[in-house]
Amino acid sequence: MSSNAKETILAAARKTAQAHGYGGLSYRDLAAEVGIKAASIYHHFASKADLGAAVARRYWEDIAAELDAMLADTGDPLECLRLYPTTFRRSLEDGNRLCLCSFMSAEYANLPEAVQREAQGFADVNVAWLAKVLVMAGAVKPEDGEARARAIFAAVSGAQLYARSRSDVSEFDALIATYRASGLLPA
Amino acid sequence: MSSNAKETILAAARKTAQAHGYGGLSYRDLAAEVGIKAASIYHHFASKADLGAAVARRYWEDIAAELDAMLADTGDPLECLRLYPTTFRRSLEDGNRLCLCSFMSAEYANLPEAVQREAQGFADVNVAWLAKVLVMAGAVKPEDGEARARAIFAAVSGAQLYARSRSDVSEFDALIATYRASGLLPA
DNA sequence: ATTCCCCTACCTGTCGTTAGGCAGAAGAGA
DNA sequence: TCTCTTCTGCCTAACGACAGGTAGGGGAAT
Repeated sequence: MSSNAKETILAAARKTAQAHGYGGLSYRDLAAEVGIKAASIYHHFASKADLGAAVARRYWEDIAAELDAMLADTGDPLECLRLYPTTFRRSLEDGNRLCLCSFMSAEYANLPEAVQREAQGFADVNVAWLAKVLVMAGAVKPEDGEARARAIFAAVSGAQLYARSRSDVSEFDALIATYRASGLLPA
Repeated sequence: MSSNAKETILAAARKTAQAHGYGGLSYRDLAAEVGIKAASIYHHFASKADLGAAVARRYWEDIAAELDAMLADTGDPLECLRLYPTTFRRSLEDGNRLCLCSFMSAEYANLPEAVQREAQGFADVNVAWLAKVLVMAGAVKPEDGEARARAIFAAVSGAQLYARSRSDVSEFDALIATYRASGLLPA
């Protein structure tokens, strides 16, 4: 396992947390999945709070890189806005999982402070990127970018939550389509 | 405590579940809050799954009655649509709590089947009522009522989730305002 | 010789749940 | 009216499972 054990743990913890939340993370289950013993995880993460914060941080770092790459690749802000919901869609397709940030927002009251902060980071990254892309696309007035970005992020999160409770990705697609038809998302 | 002990348990469980989820429900804590012993709860609810299902069921029954009363009182569908988000707003004001259905949608993978079903009932009640009121108000074409209702429900849920993660009710208000400005909600 | 990574063994606490009992109210029969 | 029985609502005590976390050691690599 060697030095990438830490990365393996992070990846496994992320997948579990997206399905069962921070509360659903268990050192024993996690260790079994990775192929080591529960106590050994403490060599990499000093506490569950540390692990949770690391998972959440890595989560928004990854998404930030992915979103920036999308903009760089297409060079087309309108196309980016069309593609944006697919990130959330993929979680649903991958075992009906939720955005980690949404799960942690629900669990908010049970989370250590450090984990709360990192979970908010994900939302911040999404909102900042959306605001930028919305303005680039000329979809909103520059002064309305932030507010619209927050609305889109919240609405897409809600759509994912609803679709998950039905175990039906097509519900997500239908909701996004309605967001477009109603004007929340650019057509 | 006598015969209303059951109701007292239901009410306490609902409040706890809206703050900490189904997983955060504990027979011991609940009993302490109600003023009896943990084992005594089994006299009223045969298992935690039973309790969870009863709480969720009562939750959507209450909201169904509340929404119907709102429509009957005002007699004005547009006013109803304006008031709709206040139900979610109240949870946030009351200790930054979440809609029980949203919490349970997040916890979906950990829930007993009976609880899953009752949680979906809440969404169904909301969507049905919204669809009816939207069509009454002439805000959408009759054939688009259901889809738009789902979109509004999902978006408002997402707004509540986002505001909770910031412990800031004004974030919720701002999101609803943006939903209106963008056309998702009737102005 | 030290550091890194992982181990066994065990701690305390909490969980849902069960077995069995006890006091009081309620209803029935004399 | 007085007993006898049954039911209701709650209790104490304990079970096995699992949680996060700790102490201390072993073996391999530097």
